Amino acid sequence: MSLTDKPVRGSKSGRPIMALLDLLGRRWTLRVVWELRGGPLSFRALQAACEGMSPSVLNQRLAELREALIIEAGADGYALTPRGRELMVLFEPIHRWAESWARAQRAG
Amino acid sequence: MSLTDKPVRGSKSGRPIMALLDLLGRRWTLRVVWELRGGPLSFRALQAACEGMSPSVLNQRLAELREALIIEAGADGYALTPRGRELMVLFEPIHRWAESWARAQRAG
DNA sequence: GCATATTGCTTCTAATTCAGTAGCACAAGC
DNA sequence: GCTTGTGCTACTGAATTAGAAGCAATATGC
Repeated sequence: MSLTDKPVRGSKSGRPIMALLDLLGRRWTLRVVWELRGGPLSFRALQAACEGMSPSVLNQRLAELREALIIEAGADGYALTPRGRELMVLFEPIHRWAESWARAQRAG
Repeated sequence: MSLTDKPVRGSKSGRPIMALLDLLGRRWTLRVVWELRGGPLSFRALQAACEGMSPSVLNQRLAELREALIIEAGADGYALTPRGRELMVLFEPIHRWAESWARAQRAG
């Protein structure tokens, strides 16, 4: 499987953001990338970090994210690429947003 | 259905970011919120904007996002809440990231 | 050398989720 | 009353995910 064989859903528009929203809008994808923000993790460590997600789906997500050049496989397991780290930096404000969002929900 | 009846996947940890990553990691969710960034849209307009996504799933996503206080239903259709708009502002850098990401993929 | 453990991953079936079509109930316009 | 548009539900089949089991390859201990 490659991105040319099986284009990311929504990428027909040619708008990169659509391809990205689609890629990240698959179950566990955001979570997997998030768990790698602290450093490389082995397949099984990653699976455990994601609260025991099934290995078949994990393997699928890893393949998709590697093709997207967001993560890569190295000697010490899977790690974010420089580009992937850039993306995770952009998620930090969202992390903070989520904190106040949770407070509002408890209040609401 | 409510967030207390059926907690967001991954929210067991009590970490808001997990609940958020899980909520947004459902098919079409990110896309729906993204399409609302320009202003309110009716149910059918939203469906069309999402390239004809099925009404059953759209309705489900709208319910989830309303419970999450990210969108709300008004006189002129569905719209982002102030909080939802805040979130979309945080996605703008990600939008820009996606542009250079797409260029890298075409080059790669 | 040989058993043991660990790792990355595959395979399979069942359950859940999503896609796609059809159409209902309601409201406004005419 | 009839048409048009809207939000939404109901249903069936297709795709995706969950969950368990286990295999091949590499490391580790003895």
